[in-house]
Amino acid sequence: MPKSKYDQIYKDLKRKIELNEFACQELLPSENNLIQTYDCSRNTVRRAISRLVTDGYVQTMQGKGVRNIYSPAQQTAFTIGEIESFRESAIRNGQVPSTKVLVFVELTTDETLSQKTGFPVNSQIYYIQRLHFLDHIPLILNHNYFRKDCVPGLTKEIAEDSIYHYLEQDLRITIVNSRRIMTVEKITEIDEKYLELNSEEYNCMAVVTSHTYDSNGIMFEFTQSRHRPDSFRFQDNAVRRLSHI
Amino acid sequence: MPKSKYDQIYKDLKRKIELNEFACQELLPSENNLIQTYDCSRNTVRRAISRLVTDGYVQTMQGKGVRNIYSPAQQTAFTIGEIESFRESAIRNGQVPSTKVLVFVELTTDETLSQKTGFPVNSQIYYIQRLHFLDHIPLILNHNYFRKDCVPGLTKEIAEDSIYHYLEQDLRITIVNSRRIMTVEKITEIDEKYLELNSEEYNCMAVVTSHTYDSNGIMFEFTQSRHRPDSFRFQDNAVRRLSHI
DNA sequence: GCCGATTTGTCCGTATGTATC
DNA sequence: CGATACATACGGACAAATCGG
Repeated sequence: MPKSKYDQIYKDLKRKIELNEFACQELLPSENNLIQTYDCSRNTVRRAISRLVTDGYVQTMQGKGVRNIYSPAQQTAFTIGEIESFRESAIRNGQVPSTKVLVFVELTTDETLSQKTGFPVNSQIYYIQRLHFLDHIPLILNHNYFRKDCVPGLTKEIAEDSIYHYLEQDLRITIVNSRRIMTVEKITEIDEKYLELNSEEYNCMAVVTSHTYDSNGIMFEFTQSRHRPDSFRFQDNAVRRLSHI
Repeated sequence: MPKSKYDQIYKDLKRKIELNEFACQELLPSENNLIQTYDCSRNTVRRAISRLVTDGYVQTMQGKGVRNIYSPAQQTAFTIGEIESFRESAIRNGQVPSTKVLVFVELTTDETLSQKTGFPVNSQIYYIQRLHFLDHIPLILNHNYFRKDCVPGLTKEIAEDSIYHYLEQDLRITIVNSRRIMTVEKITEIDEKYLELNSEEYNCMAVVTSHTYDSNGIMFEFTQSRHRPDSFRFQDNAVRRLSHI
């Protein structure tokens, strides 16, 4: 799918960095050098590099070069700033994903549910409760709400596999962006039961609430992901912008 | 400080979006239009727009235009992907920040502390414990570790004001990026005491662990921020990349 | 301290492809 | 089909920072 030149260069450099082909704290080849290597224009290598910067893989220094600041720990955990399905994230980390569907119903939003999810009142919704396992350990309890008109034909079988795969491959929906909010909330009896938690030990958990939009600008998904507190790990690379100063 | 053209355009468009000068779900002026408005090249407006995309302010659609998908809720909370000091974040959200220094000591890293922080063994370190208040309510308990050779002359007074302001304005250090990991951990007696928590109600909390680097690629800061669970709120805008497909 | 070579940062103009209407 | 709009890519120019002689 990714056929653009800068994306290929980005992936190639990323791979080389992960494979330690450039020593840590050392400089990558200069832009002029990369232009020759990849036979492309300066803009193109710069696009690739700027993505590595936001990924926290390298740091650029005017007049000096591009320093490799990658540390292997970055590969694990959930990534921020990027939408990844549970299955994709598991595979990336070399773990075995599995999913159990607890609830699969269709419903119509009333005032309360509309408030909670952000969908209009009287929307037709698929409500799905799923338990996600990593290496056979239950880690995440997901409450998914999908707009039925955007995501027709959803079934329990699809939900057990990968909903995102169905959306993108079968329905040809383009997922664009997702607003996520991370909070800490008290555990419920449902959490306790399915995630095998003990409220004596942990009485709260990490919750990721997300509103996801397609290429028509329509919010087609609202999801609340409830994570086992002892395995929740979200990772971020933040950059300092001059704007603050 | 920000004198670059694309940054000015970015800020101007951002401001206009926040002020609702473009209706939500409506299109922004086209690139050709913006080129005339700002009297600049196409690349320059595209740079500004691409930043608005990663901020979750707009969504681009090939062949159609750029849609405003901003919602006011985005302004609050902590932002992800960007380094902001506690003081800056508070001011942005229109709240009153204050800070109390609980501990200010110098120490040398032993094997254990080196493991924990990632600093080399036998490094000279400032260790600072600070309590951050928002509108006079204690919300965050911070454990800061600064490399003394990178951050000379730090005092308790500075720590009570803003360390980042001192680093950037007085020491002229360029803060570049910060690797952060969010987890949920059990509360300690210290948390309970200073954040006025009740372990019956909440026995765990959100913890943000960060490694921050300067323009020399040196990790000069290790910080653990322990947040009151009921006020912790981290926000993110994630985009879907084609790479997954 | 100066100068020139190198390297990244910003900006411009242009051409072509692709999607939408 | 043509017009419009965004996406990718190329090439060139100059500025700013760094480094070695």
